[in-house]
Parts: sequence; C-alpha cells; structure tokens
Amino acid sequence: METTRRQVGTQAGAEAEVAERGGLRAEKSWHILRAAAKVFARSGYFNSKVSDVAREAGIADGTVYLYFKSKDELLSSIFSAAMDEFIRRARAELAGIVDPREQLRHFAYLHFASLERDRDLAIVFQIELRQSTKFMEQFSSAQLAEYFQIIREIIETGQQRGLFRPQLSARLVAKFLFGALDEMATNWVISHSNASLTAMVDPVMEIFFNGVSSNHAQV
Amino acid sequence: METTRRQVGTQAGAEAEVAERGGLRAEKSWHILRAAAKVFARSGYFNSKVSDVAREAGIADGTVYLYFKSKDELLSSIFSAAMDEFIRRARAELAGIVDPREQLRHFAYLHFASLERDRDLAIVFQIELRQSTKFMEQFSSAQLAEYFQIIREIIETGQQRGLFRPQLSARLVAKFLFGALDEMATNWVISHSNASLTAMVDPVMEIFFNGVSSNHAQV
Amino acid sequence: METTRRQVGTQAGAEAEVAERGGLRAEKSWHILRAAAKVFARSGYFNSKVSDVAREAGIADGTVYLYFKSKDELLSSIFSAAMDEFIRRARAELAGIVDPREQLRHFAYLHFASLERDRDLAIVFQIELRQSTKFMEQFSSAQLAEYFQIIREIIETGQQRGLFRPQLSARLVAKFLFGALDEMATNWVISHSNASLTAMVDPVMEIFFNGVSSNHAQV
Amino acid sequence: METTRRQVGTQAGAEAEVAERGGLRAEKSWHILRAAAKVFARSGYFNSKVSDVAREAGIADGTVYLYFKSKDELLSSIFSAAMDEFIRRARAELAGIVDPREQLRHFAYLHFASLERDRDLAIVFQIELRQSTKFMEQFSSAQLAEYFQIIREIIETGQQRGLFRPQLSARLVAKFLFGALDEMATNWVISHSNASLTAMVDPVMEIFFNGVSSNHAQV
DNA sequence: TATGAATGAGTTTTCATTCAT
DNA sequence: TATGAATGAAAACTCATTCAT
Repeated sequence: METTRRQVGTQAGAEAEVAERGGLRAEKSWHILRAAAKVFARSGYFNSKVSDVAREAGIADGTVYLYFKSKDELLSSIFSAAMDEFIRRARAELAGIVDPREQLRHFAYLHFASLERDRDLAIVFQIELRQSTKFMEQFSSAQLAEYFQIIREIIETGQQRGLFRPQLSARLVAKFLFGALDEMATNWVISHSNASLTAMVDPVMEIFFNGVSSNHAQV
Repeated sequence: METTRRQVGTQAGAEAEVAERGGLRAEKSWHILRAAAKVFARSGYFNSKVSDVAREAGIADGTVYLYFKSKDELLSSIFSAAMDEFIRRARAELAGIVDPREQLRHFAYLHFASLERDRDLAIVFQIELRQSTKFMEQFSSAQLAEYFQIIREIIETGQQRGLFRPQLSARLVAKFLFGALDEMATNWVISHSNASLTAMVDPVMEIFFNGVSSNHAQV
Repeated sequence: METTRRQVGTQAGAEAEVAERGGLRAEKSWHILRAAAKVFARSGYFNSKVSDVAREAGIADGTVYLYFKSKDELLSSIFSAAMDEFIRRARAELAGIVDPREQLRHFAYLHFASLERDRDLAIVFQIELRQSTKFMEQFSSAQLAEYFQIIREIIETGQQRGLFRPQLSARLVAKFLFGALDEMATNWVISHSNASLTAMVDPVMEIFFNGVSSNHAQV
Repeated sequence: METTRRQVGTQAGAEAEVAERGGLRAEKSWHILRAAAKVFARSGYFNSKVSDVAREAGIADGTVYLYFKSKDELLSSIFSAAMDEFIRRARAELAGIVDPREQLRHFAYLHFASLERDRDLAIVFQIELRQSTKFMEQFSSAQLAEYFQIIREIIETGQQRGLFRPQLSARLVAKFLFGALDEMATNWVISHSNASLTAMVDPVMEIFFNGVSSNHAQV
C-alpha cells in the first residue's frame, strides 16, 4: 500500500497560490513572513534582528511594523499561517478519502510533506517555535487543538468502523501519533538529513498500526 | 502486567543522596542547580535573571560564576546532571530485568517518574531546554545519544529473541518511542495536569507494543 | 625673529568650519566627538560612562553607537579627527614658508596652538590617549607616522641647504623634537598652567637649534 | 668622549641586591612587585587581574593585600621603588663626576640603562604608568620632581661654570631633556626594538648640547 | 504607505577587595 | 601571616519599537 501523493505542490507553487488569494496587503504580509522564516531558520529567532528580516524582505525596518505588531508576532504568524494552510488542505484532501487508516496515513504524509518542501519552515516549526513557555502554552492550545481534533475524529471513526481497537483512548492515541511524527520531523531537521522525510510515512504508520510486538503476543 | 515500581525515591531523598556523594563543591554546585531549575521553571529561562537564581540559592550573584561559567551553562548543566543520573539509574535497574518488553516498560516508567517527582526539572526539560538550535544540536548529539542507544539495544535484543518484529529498524523504533513518551511528558507539563504521568506508562506501552489496529489487520 | 601667527582660528571658528564641510551625519558625528572630548577631559576616559557622553551631547545612549562602534572608537576618533585636521593645516601652511628653520618653528607653533585653543583636546591628547599599549601601538604607527614624516622632510631639506648639521640622523632629530614638544605640552596640561603654551615655541626652538652648550664647545 | 659605563649591574644582580637590603617583608614585597611588573607588561594594567599577579608570584590572592592596599598601589609602587633606586644610584654615581656635561650624559645613561636592563619595567614606565590623570598628577609632582631637580642642579652648575648658556631657563632645559629622553625610551619600547637604548645616549646628548643648526647660525 | 534615525530599557559578567579560618 | 571563597557594585552595548517626515 503506497503513500498517497496527492498534489502537495511545490514551494514556488504555494507562494503563488497564497499571493493570488490575498490582496496586495496580504501579499506583502506573506512576503515578510517568508523573509522572517528564512532569517529565523538561518540564525535562530533570538539571534535574528528585525532589521535582518527587513533587509531580507527588501523593506525598511519600520515597514515590518505596519504588518506585524512585534517580532514575536512574526514568529507566531509563521506558525498560524502555516497551520491554517495545513489544516485547510488536510480537511479538503481527507474529505476525499474513505478509509480512516488511509486518512491517517495521508495526514502524516501532509505533515511531513509540508515540512519537507520548505526547510525554513521546518526549522522554525521544530526548533524555533519551541522556545518559551509563552508559545507552548499560548499557541498549543489555540491551533494545535484543531490538529489533534482531526486525528481524534479519524481515530474515533476508525474505532466505530472496527478498524482501530475500541478500548483505546482516542485522545491518547492522537498524542501518541503526534509525538512520533514530531520526533521524526525534529530528527530530520537536526540531523540536516538529505533523506526524504515523507519516505518515513509508511514505516512510521506501520508501527503505529501494528505495534512492535511480533506475532501480536499481548504484553 | 504491572508497571514496575522499583524505588525511584522522592525528590528530597534524591537531594540528600547526591549531596553525600559529592564533596562540598559538588554539593554547592548542585544546590545552585536546584535553585536555577526552580527559577527557570517559574519564569522561563529568558525571563530569569542570574540574580534571581542567586537569590533563590541564597548566595551573591558573583558566586554563581564560581561554579558555572555562564547562565547558559546553568541550563545545560541541569540537563547533563539529570541525564547522567537518569542513565546511571536506568542502566543499573534494567540490568535486573530479563524480558526486553519489561525493560522497555521500566525505561518508560523511569523516564516519566523522573519528571513526575520533580516538576521543576520536568518544565525545564520539556519547555526551556527546547529553545535555540544551540541546545538542540549541542546536547542532543552528546547525551541523548546514549538515551537512544539504550532503547535500541533493548529493541535489538527483543528482536533476536523473537519478541519484536525483526524487520523493523531499531533506530526508527527508538525514535518512535521517544517521540511518544516526550509528547506525553510535554502535554503533562503544559496542561498543568495533576494526573499521574507514570500512570500513562502502561497505556502508552500497550499501543507501542500492539499498535492501534484491531484484529491486527495489516494495513 | 617672531613666531609666525597665521590665522589658526578660534575653537568656535573651527567648529563651524568642520560642520559646514561635512553633511548632517558628519556634523552630528563631530558634535558627539566634542562632547566626548569634554567628558573625557573632565573625568578621564575610564571614569567616563558612555551615558555621560550621550548626556553631554544631548542624545540618547544608543545614538552614540549609531556613529561610533565602541567607547574605544570614541577615543581614537578624537585623535584621528584632530590629527587629520592638524596635518592638513600643517601641510597647507608650511607650503607657504621657505626657510626650513621657520617651517619647523611654525610646525611647533601649530602643534602648541592646536592644543592651547582646545584644552579638552589637549587633555585627551596628552593624558587619556596614552593609556594602554593598544592605543600606543595602534595609532602611533598609523597617524603619528605622518607627523614624524613632516618633521623629517623639513630636517632633510634643511640639511641639504646647509642649515642643519648633515651628520645628524633626521629620524633621531624628529623624535628628539617631538619628545621636547610633547613634554612641554604634557607639562602645560598637568600643571593646569594659565601661561601661554605657544609662548614656549621660541625658547624651545632656540634650544633645539642651538643646543645648551655655551660658546659652542664641542662636548 | 665615551659614554661612561659604571657598573650598572644585571637584572639578576639588582634583584639580589634589593633583597638583601630589606628584611623578609621587604623581600616578599619586592617579589610581588616583580611579578606585578611582569604581568602588567605582558597584558597591560587594566587587563591584568590581581589574581594574575598573585599566581605569577606564587601566592594567594589575599596575600597581595597584606603587602599592598590596592591594585593601584601595586602600579604606583613599581614606579616608586624604581624611582627611589634610580635616584639613589644617580646621586651616588653623579657625586663622583666633576664635569656637568658628563654628569648629564651619565644621568641619561642611567635613565636608559635602567629601562634597558628590565624591559618589564620599561613597558610599565613608558606605557602603563601613563594611564589616568590620577597617576600623571599624583606621582609626577611627588617623585618626578626630584628627577627634574637633579637635572636642574646640574644645569645650573654648568651655567655657573660657563659651560651652558646662562640665559636659558634651567627649568625649561630640564623639561626639554626629559622630553627627548622619554620619547626615545617610549619609541624603543613601542617598536619592540632589539637595538640598544643606551647606544642612543651619545647621539641624543650631542644634539642636546650643540643643537641642530650648522655653523651655529643664530636662528 | 514607507522610511530609518533615534530611543532607552535592560542584564550578564567581571574582578578588586574582604574576612573567616 | 596566609588563604581563597565569597561578595556585589558597576557599565557597555543591543535592538525592538516609535514617529516625524
């Protein structure tokens, strides 16, 4: 069974797409966010100066503040924008899949693909965004909640259909899966791996579905 | 099958134990580290001032620098000290367990127990230490490597004994497990949960061993 | 034979002149340098805080760093600016004098006059700039070299014209003269003398030209 | 006429001599001063730590304060001790010389010789001691006064005997000579010259006595 | 909208000096 | 006398943010 590769698009494609969706303001805003992601990925959030971001974006320092109200908001907006996009796409693409197992697999694929096609974003997501309790508490609850919600819904559907073991807590399973995917992603970023991250989807999901025990001996 | 609860000790017990092991210098060094963990956990690393740590430890600002050469080293020493202790204890206790499945379960138990008994440490580990590429790259490789190595060894032994599926990459499985455990821990910290973290060991390991699929349908 | 007193200008005159020559940036830069010289002269370089300089200049602390990259550079820029000005003026005015003896005398006059008309500068030059090997080695070679070069050229010309004893090392004579002038200046500064420094030109040059021996007995 | 080379002694000789003159306290005090001079010469006064001096002297930090009451006093004591020694020696040796011209020459010789035989001392004298108005004003007056006094006395005697031009201000001439000697010394130190400093005595004194003008044309 | 010069709050770290032993 | 652990004052510099143009 193969990893589904529905058109995830190239990075350039994504840029164009986003640009055409918004007006001029949205376009510039997005342009600044791209610059910020690149700068943060290169030097780390704390070592990056707002003026570095401005220079990368080809605008004056003050202009950044016409679009974002603080350096912090630059970081959280990178997260929000990418998460919105991810969730929008996930919901859209998952709607076309029937089997909850394939839905989960595709969800994992989208997760990895969105990081793989934009390494700057991956670095910001896996490394820079983890700083500070502020982010972890503030954003986790707000936007990650929907991420988890999607997984939970699929799990619950799968349980209703007899595909997943019914006694498992859907909430726990969702965290379990996220933890596994997140660790793969972090590891891929930190190791500066050139290997494909999406190639990990099948092996990871295989363990997730079947566990590590052989002949399914109950432990 | 129950989670093994070999004497993990209380936090107070641990303090006394460490103190008697070292000389006066080690004792004071450790005292400062405790204060730092408490302060960092309370306010976050970046919002904490070295003078806060000094005050918490009941010493002068400058004295901190007689034991640690920078604020950064305070953070990394919290990690190192706890990891050393964890690994030492894990190796010791795992040696007394024969079944690789029980070894993994106990490993997970130790992981959760060491965070649960010291919430300051847990916060520092799950939140504060994730900041900056510097830490992630610097310490990951050095000390986390041994953490992963222990898991891998158990996995491989289990595979040789026919307990774990032989075709799985031990490396991948180790990351998978760590990711799941780490996410549980982070979630426990962020949600300010009063629930027991160690109580999650069995449910988590159950999924890890058996997967989420019902009747083990190969996906 | 009198000391030539070509228009050396007042301090106020000098300020205006420099200001009109540069752009706005140069003007502000120069304004900060004046403030720094005043503060350093008053309290000494090490006892002066950058914030003292900023307050004296009527700007914010950080603004100093938009024009100079360190407190050190403030000190060295005072030297450089004054030396550039001195050398420029010296070369210009010496060009109009034929007799090498009068050239040397005028050179000494300019040296003393530039210190006398700006006591802050004099204090910085004679006292504050002497601190640290760093300055002495760094700037000596770079800018003092031209100072010495001017003297040497005059000496050599004088020797060719039979005015100065040909067997003397021009290099040695230049150091000899500088040493004598420098000591007079330092003494004038340290003693808080109200006496005229330029009044010392003729007596000093007289000894320099004729030596201390009476009836020219060869010693 | 040759530069007199009365036994000025080696540095090792000097150390022994001083040591035997004082008691144990004086000996240790002197030992610390040697260490301080070495450290200050190597790193500069401001970059040197009291603990560096203590380590160089092979004693504990606190012990330094049993002999000197501050880091500042360490610097000024180096000056005082060397000046005392210099003046004592100069007065003693000059007493055996009749001709004021030879006295001056020998005085210059002693000045250069004492720096040449102890480069650490030379660096401290020519560079480190010049820092801060404090030193320049405090010590100049106190101990340099006697230095100048010696020169003035010789000058005045020489004038009475018709050897030096009577109309010259002895005070001015003393400064003139000191300035010239001081500049040679500073130059020798800064240029890291391996050339002999004492070799400069004769050429310098020759200019001092006879001036630079040829055929003694009155300028 | 865009600019970019100016602001000024904020904190780690050093190291001379002390003093209990 | 000697030690050296502990003290704590002190300041250069950065950079996010503002605002007059």
